[in-house]
Amino acid sequence: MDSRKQKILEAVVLDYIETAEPVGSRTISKKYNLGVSSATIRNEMADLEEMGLIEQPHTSAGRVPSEAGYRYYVDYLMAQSDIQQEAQQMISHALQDKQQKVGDVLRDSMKLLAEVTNCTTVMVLDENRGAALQLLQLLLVEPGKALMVIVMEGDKIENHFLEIPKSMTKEDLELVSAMMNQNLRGLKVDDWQRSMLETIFQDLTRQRQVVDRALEMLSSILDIRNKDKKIYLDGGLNMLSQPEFQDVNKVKTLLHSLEQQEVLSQLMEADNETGITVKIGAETGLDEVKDCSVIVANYKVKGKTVGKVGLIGPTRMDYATAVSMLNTMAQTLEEAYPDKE
Amino acid sequence: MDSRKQKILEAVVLDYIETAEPVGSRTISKKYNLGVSSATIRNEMADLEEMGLIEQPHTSAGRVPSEAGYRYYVDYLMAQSDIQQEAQQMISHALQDKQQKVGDVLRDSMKLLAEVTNCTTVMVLDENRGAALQLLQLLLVEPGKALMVIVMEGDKIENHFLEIPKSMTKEDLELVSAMMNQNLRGLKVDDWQRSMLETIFQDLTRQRQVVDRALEMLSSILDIRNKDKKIYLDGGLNMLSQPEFQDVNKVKTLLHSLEQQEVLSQLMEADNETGITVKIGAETGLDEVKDCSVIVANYKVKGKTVGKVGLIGPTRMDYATAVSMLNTMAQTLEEAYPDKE
DNA sequence: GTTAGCACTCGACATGATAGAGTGCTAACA
DNA sequence: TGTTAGCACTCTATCATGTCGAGTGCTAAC
Repeated sequence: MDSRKQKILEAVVLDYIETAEPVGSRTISKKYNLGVSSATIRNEMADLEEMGLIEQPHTSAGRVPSEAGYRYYVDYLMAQSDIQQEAQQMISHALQDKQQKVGDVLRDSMKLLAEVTNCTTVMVLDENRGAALQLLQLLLVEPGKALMVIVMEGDKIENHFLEIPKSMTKEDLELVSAMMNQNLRGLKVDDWQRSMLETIFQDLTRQRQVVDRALEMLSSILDIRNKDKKIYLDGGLNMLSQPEFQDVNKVKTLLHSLEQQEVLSQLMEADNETGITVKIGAETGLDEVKDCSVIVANYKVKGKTVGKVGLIGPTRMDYATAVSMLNTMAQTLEEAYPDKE
Repeated sequence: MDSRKQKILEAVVLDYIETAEPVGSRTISKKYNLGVSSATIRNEMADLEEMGLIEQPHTSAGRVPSEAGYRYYVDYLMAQSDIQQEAQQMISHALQDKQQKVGDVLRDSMKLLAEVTNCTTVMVLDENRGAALQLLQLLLVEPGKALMVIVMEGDKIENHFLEIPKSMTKEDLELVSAMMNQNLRGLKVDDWQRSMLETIFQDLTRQRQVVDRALEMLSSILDIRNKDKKIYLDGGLNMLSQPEFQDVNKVKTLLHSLEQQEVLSQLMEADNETGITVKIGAETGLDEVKDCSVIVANYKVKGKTVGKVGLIGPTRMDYATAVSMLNTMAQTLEEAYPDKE
């Protein structure tokens, strides 16, 4: 793969990203001054096609990058543009207003990202299974009914109602709460184990029933945690502006897919080690979104991945800008919120 | 307006709802046996057109109901079909599984409704401003940080973090909580008044600061409540199957509008007295959804409206079925959950 | 190795012809 | 007087046809 072929491939990709029209040899020779005539470019393009990097929608149309072509572009040609700076500025400006809630900032960032890239943004917050318990408290709401309040590190709150024996008093609950707090505070959810929990509380005979209920509740929280990642989506409609989504049926299928958590989860699967993962078309492994690409950035805190930010767009998306933006966004967030989820 | 004209108008509406194609005189005379020839029907249709109840997309096309036509149909002709029974069965069957959370049932019902009618369903839960406070508790999370847990009648829970002086102990918070509970429990949010609150707590000097924060928080809750209705949406993509929404731009505008709370709020505005409100096309007062109609049902508990369930579809929607379904749904919900929100 | 030139292919678009659905009007009928 | 059959007319949808232009591949010359 000589340097001229690379330049031509890059030209095809860039022009197609810009115009969404198949790009011909003449266009390239005129617009991107490679110093050779269109005929030469034609020859090279024939080679590129043979290599599977570009393809023709039909004879006598221009060329369009194949998925392999995008792949090559992303891996070897794409310049981490100076958009980076601009993005940096924009994002940190947007995040300036720090007095808002953490959740709101994340949402706003996603919205911003979606607007700028004209793609759909996804955020997956892995439940902090590694987070420690900060506070566990049982409150008497009315006779026979208690509320269990759980506060996790990172200010995550969960509430669950509990049925309890009517005879239980506020003081009983207080006792159980104190006991649980004493034993569980600072422990990570991952480290909870039913058997362990049970031994801890075996001498609380009078409050036996409450303890049982509470433990049941806690176990089910453990179960839910594993499945129930929090997924936020923004800009779901953005892609409708793209010329490749002018067909309503296509749109319907796509949007429908994006409403399904499993689909999003799979899309957002990414190697936790690398910073940014780009999946092009079929690489997503999902037929429903075969005309789309996904860019996923891990969002780390203290070196540990706690969530992911993703960008979903047409295969013909502006990878350079998207990657830049996403990178910047993840970094900025990490710097701004080193100790929050 | 003689009975034959009515029958013809009804035929036009029904046929157009079914086929989405302009309906001609011949079709009517063949399909709906009114005992007269197509020529007669033509004459009648000319009259109906003059009256503004039907219109022609262009010369030599069939007729299509105008908005006024739909209105007339809904007001005078529409039969509350026997779908009612079927719906009843279906809905109560779906709601059988009562052990789920209240919120889930509502969601499921909406999903069902959306599927069956192929429309978008909306649910607005007016915040229970009339609900009474059940429990208010301050919990010490860590030094300098407290969590305020509020439980309202109807099992609504709210959590808010509060910054407090580091010197505050668990016992201080317990004292404030007890005080607040004692004074506020059973009171309706509407009845809280800052001035009143302040006099109650004026002798808690040591905890002054916490009380202040808490009161601030409570006030802001009051403010939020007024604006922040909870709105749920389901089947947002359903309308894409309708032939009138084959144009992507139209779809984009529409879906975008439906993402905006204000739009939904306005759409769902309805006379609280009457059970069901039907707004056809321009009657919604919103240009963004001018090709849509909205049917809103009030959802009452103990005779008081606590929420609304709505159905958004194309003007050419099946009003009879929709109204039946919605009616049944609201009734079933009321019966099933007389004392929950 | 590069380029100019040329024949060829194919889609986009405009044009025109045709069929069919539906109307309005008129005259005849009960 | 209301109803109906018949007919001319209108308009759209559809298909075949022709033309244009963009783009290609190939060949021969540089």
